This record gives sequence, structure tokens and C-alpha cells, in this order.
Amino acid sequence: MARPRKSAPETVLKAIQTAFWKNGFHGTSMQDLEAVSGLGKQSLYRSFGNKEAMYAKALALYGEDDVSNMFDAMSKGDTAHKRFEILFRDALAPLKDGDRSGCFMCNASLDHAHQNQDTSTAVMAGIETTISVFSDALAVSAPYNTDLDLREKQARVIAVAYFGLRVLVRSGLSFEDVDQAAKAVLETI
Amino acid sequence: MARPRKSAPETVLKAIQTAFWKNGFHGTSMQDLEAVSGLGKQSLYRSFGNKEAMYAKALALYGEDDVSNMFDAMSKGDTAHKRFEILFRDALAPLKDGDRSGCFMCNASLDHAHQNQDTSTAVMAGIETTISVFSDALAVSAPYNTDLDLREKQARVIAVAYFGLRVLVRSGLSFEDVDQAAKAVLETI
DNA sequence: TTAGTTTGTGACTGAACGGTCAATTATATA
DNA sequence: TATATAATTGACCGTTCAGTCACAAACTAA
Repeated sequence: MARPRKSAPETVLKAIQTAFWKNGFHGTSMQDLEAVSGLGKQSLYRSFGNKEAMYAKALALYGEDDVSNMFDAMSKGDTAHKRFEILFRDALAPLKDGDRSGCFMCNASLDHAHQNQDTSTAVMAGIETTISVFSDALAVSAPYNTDLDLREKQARVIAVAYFGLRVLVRSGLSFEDVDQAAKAVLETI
Repeated sequence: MARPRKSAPETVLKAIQTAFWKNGFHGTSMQDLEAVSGLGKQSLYRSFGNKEAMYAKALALYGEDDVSNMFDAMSKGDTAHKRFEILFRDALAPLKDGDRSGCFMCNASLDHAHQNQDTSTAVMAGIETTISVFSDALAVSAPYNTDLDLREKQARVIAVAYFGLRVLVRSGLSFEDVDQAAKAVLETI
């Protein structure tokens, strides 16, 4: 009953996400978004409303897809140590190929949360989720399976360390340097 | 022999630093820099060259002043635990007053290191310095005073946790939430 | 075939961007 | 007081920004 889209909305959003992820909100222009999405401005504005909404959707997609995929992957480990080993491996894998995008949520926290309430809310929710998932991941192994207080605290420690690692990824440090830090964190679990 | 400056160069640079620190490179316009410095464009361009150079100088100042001040403060503690207690307290103090600027170096890593080699280099140097200083700070207490390997690893763990805490500061989380994470990290030292 | 609906295209807007220029102002020295 | 020097000012440059508009294109259902 109408003209078909040249790209599926998910494909377009994914492309937009990649751009924002790599270059941040202010570092990504509408022209950039046109280029990566293959769509014209009007199509983008019709779909999303404005640039802020595009960023919000991209960040939401990160929370829904990328984060939960990572959590799913780590849940395959049978010990807490093994689970976080998977998590860190996956988080650092892109760096091996020179991909320094890092963590979109961490980037959003430093780049945009400060100037946009929706972004701030989304990031805070993501942080809380991360801590919660980490706590669950710890629960399979001693001493975290019995000591709830320790588990909660350790989940927070690993979470901030995890975010810190994603900062290192974007800094320019070599994979080896970042991996060394990741392994040091892993040894404390 | 010439017209005097209306503000001392250090004052101007400090004002510029504050602006970049809070809003990032792309989030800070030359107009913003004129406003916070009290100087016109031409004066700024004559002093620094261009916007990138202003950012570079501001980041360098952070490495020279703010970071080393923080390290000086923590060196006053007589145990490793006490030293990092001071560090975390100082790092989170601005948040108590609603200041979510965070760590300029961390912000730079996520905001600008990716697109500017000088920034990347400065950030990497800052990270290495941080790890090194943390290692020295640990060296006053057991078991880190005897176990060099543990000390080096623990320094890396605390460093990434420290950077992660600065991500939390900018996210919008309450002081209490961030402080809870900081205290959890502190308990592992 | 045609009417109706949605998508895509490209020209366009005013504002803001980083950056430059010539002219003016304020000082120290001679 | 005149002059050399350096800092400030404000107008100005071309470009890019986010966002809008009218119109053409592509499809389905009648």
C-alpha cells in the first residue's frame, strides 16, 4: 500500500548506532548519519524525529542487544571466574582487530549523560543492570554463593573495573596492556 | 613595552580547561571559550593557535596540576588502605556538591583520544603514570611491600576501578551510589 | 488504471561553527 | 612626548550544523 523502505529499520538503526558509538553525539553529524545509513535526511527525521532521538534509540538498542548478548555469553561459564573470563575476553576481542569503539554506555556516560536527562537515565539503568547481572554471575561460586554481602560488594568492584577497562580500550593502549589489566582483575575473582 | 594581558595566561587556561572538562571537545565551542575566559577569539587564537591546541594545553595542565595534586594528597596516608581512602574521597568530593565533571583524562580518553593522536598519547601516559603511582602507594603496606608481582597487579586493578568510578560520577548516579562502589573497592585493598 | 499512502530526493533555511583580518588600545621604553 | 610592541576588539570569511519543505518515486488495494 506504500513505497517500501530501502533498508530495514533495524539495519538503519544499527548503522546509526555504530556511528554514535565510535564518534559520540557531537562528533557525529547528520551528514555522517546519512552516509552510514544510506538514507537521506528526511527519511531519518521521519523515522526518528531528531538527532537526540536517534542517539536515544541507538543507546537503547545497545542496552537491549549488545549488553544482553554479552551477559548471555558469560552465563555459559560454570564458575564465577570462568564467567568473567568470558566477559572480559568478549569485551576486549574487538580491540584485537583495532576496534577501539569500547562500551557505548560508558561512552554515553562521559560524552552525553551530562547534557541529556534521557541518556543519563538510560546509563544509570545500564549500570544498575550490570551490577545486578554481575552479582548473579558470582552467585554460582564460593564464597559468593553463601556470603551475600561480599557478593554485592564484589559485583560493584568488578563493575567499576569493567567500566575502567572500557576506558582503557578507547585510550589507545595496546591490546596487551589492556589485557594485562583485565587479567589482573580476573585474578581477584 | 606592550599592552598588558587582561588575565594571566594560567587563569585563562584554567577557565578553558573547566569548559572542556565539563563539556568535551566538540561540546565546547569557541564562543563558549570566549565567554569563560573573558577574552575575544583573536586573543585566544594568538595564545594557543587553534582549538585543538587549547584542548591539548588544558589536558596537559590536568596532568601536571590536578593529577599530581591528587597523588600528593594520597601520599600523606601512612598505609596503602588509608592512601586510597584519601584518593577516593578527593575524587568523589566534587560530586557531593553536584559537580559531575569527573576525570578530565577519562573524559578525554572516551571523547577525543579516538580522533586525536596527541590526546591519545597524553591519556596513555596518564594511565601509565597512574598505575605507577598506585604501585608506589601500595608499597608501604603488607603484603604489597614484599610481593612485587601482586603489587603491580593490584595497582592495575585499582587503576581501572578508579577510572570506572569516574565513569559513574558522570553518569548521573547519586553520591551515595558511587561512594558505595568506592568503599567496596577500598575494602579489597 | 487509478487513487491513496508512504518513502526517498534535493534544494533550502537560519544559526552556529572554527578561524582570519585590519584596526584600535594600552603599555614600556627611548 | 613619540615610538615600538603586544593585546584586544569586532567585523567578517567560508563551511558545516541541525532541521524543513515541496515534490518525485514506488508500492498496494480498489
